[in-house]
Amino acid sequence: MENKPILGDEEEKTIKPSSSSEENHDFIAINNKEENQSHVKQEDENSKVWISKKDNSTVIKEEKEIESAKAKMGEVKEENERLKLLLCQIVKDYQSLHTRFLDVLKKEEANKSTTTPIVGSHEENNEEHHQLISLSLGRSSSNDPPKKQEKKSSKEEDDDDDGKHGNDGGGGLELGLECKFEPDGSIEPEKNNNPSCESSLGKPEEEDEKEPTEVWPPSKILKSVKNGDEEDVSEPMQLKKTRVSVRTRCDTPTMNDGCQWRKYGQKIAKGNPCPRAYYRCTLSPTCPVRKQVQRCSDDMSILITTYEGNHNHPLPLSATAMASTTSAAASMLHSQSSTSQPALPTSLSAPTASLSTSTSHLHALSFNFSQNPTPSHHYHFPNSSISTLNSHPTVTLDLTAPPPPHNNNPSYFSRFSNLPTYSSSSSSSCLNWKKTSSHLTFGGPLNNYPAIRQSPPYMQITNHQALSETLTAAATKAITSNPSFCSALAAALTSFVGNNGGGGGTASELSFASGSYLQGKKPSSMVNPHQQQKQGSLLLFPPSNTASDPPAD
DNA sequence: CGATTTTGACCAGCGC
DNA sequence: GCGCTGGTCAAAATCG
Repeated sequence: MENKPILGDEEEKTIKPSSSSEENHDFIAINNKEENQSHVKQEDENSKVWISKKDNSTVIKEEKEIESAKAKMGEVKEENERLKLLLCQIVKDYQSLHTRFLDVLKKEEANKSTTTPIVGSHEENNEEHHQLISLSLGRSSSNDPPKKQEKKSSKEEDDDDDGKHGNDGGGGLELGLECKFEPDGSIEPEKNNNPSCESSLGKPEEEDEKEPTEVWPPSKILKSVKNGDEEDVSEPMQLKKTRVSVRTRCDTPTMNDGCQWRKYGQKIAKGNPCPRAYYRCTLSPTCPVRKQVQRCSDDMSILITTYEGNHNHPLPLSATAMASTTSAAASMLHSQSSTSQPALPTSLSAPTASLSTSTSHLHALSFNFSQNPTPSHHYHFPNSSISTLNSHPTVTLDLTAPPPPHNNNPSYFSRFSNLPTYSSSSSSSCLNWKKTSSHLTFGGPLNNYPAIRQSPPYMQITNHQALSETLTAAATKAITSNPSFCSALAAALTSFVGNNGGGGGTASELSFASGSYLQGKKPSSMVNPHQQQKQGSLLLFPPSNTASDPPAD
């Protein structure tokens, strides 16, 4: 803007020919301009020679800027294309899921006609029947308005889950995912294994699949209705909101996740001297998302941030990563279908530990990542725990797990010798997905995921805290950058979780988040720069020229 | 002066 | 029914 007055008329004349007739040959254009300038010099040497010299430098500068802008545009275009492809993939995935879902429903109806539809009767049934039960619960949710029925249903549901876990755990869970790793690192879901995709796209004729990750208690449902919020009003049966908890080492009061939060309460929770702070998203007045922040009583340096709900508004780019993570995780817990796919190129095998029905403790968790054509990778996480005590389905992303202390499982992290080394702490190289309330912990070094390895920025962070949050973002990326990875996680999680169906839906969001992640952006409306720096979180997102971007519309 | 935080009160769920 | 606990509200205080 301010260049023009400086450049003057002479400048504009020299730029025009290059940009119009030599669009794709900038350097040639520059040379031509130089020639033109020399002609001008010959005509009026005395008066214009200094201008020409100045022109040359500024014009070259301009050309370089244009060139870089073009390069950026090209990158954006590529990204756009990539996202389009992902979207297509998601749509495909959804369609196959939908087809399968309908098949399952048909089977369910057939079963209902022959057997008693008692939920508890699933015990002697096979894996497929588990699915049927859960789907049944999910479907019936929209038709059970009375509160008490809801409550009872949810209890039955929990019992179901327990029962299922008991069964599954006793026999050792194993599941497969129909994901196929493409040569470029992307995963192509062969079939319907992406519940989040299913839910994200929504199913027009089925109300209860619209916003499955939102599980509001009746009071909140009423409130949502009152507010005109189109949040999940149609799932009254799911009383407890799915929570996604992130444990990270952080010295600052809160973890900066890119969103704008307003504190609305603080409580001393039982069993923890540290107060629990309650935040709500203020990016939209109707946004249902809540966040709880609390220090771990055992280790004050650990900050536990728990998210509930999905944003119902566009997010700043820097916030999409975490939002997508939480959304994806939530959708995992709500996705019940498509977990019994056999014999897949990519599979998660889990957990080998025994599960008891009441307490459901996982003493160890194993995952197999098999990726054709490479041999399968096995990961073992000895500290995993499963608990059904908490009625809130919760996924915990644990970034505080200690380094493998001479542990008995050499496979633990041993697969990542080819990965960047964290100088500050190897502990952060572990990601544990933990579904604490009812089910499972998923652990895995995020770097196993090819896409992560391709994204260097956050690998360079050495500050411990930043690293921890970097890993949060990395985990986010692992999930968001590839919907199939999300599918894999989803399938793994939902194989344990007897949660009723629906899925939470943000596969498309995930796709976009992956792009935004790489772009990196800090919301201007959020925390002030100082505070942001103090908090250090997600600063790993390289600040780009989008600093002045609006907080997403 | 508007936005945010603090903090006591209130409400609902749950167990006894 | 009662008490405990988690979660939310809303007025007052504080901040920028």
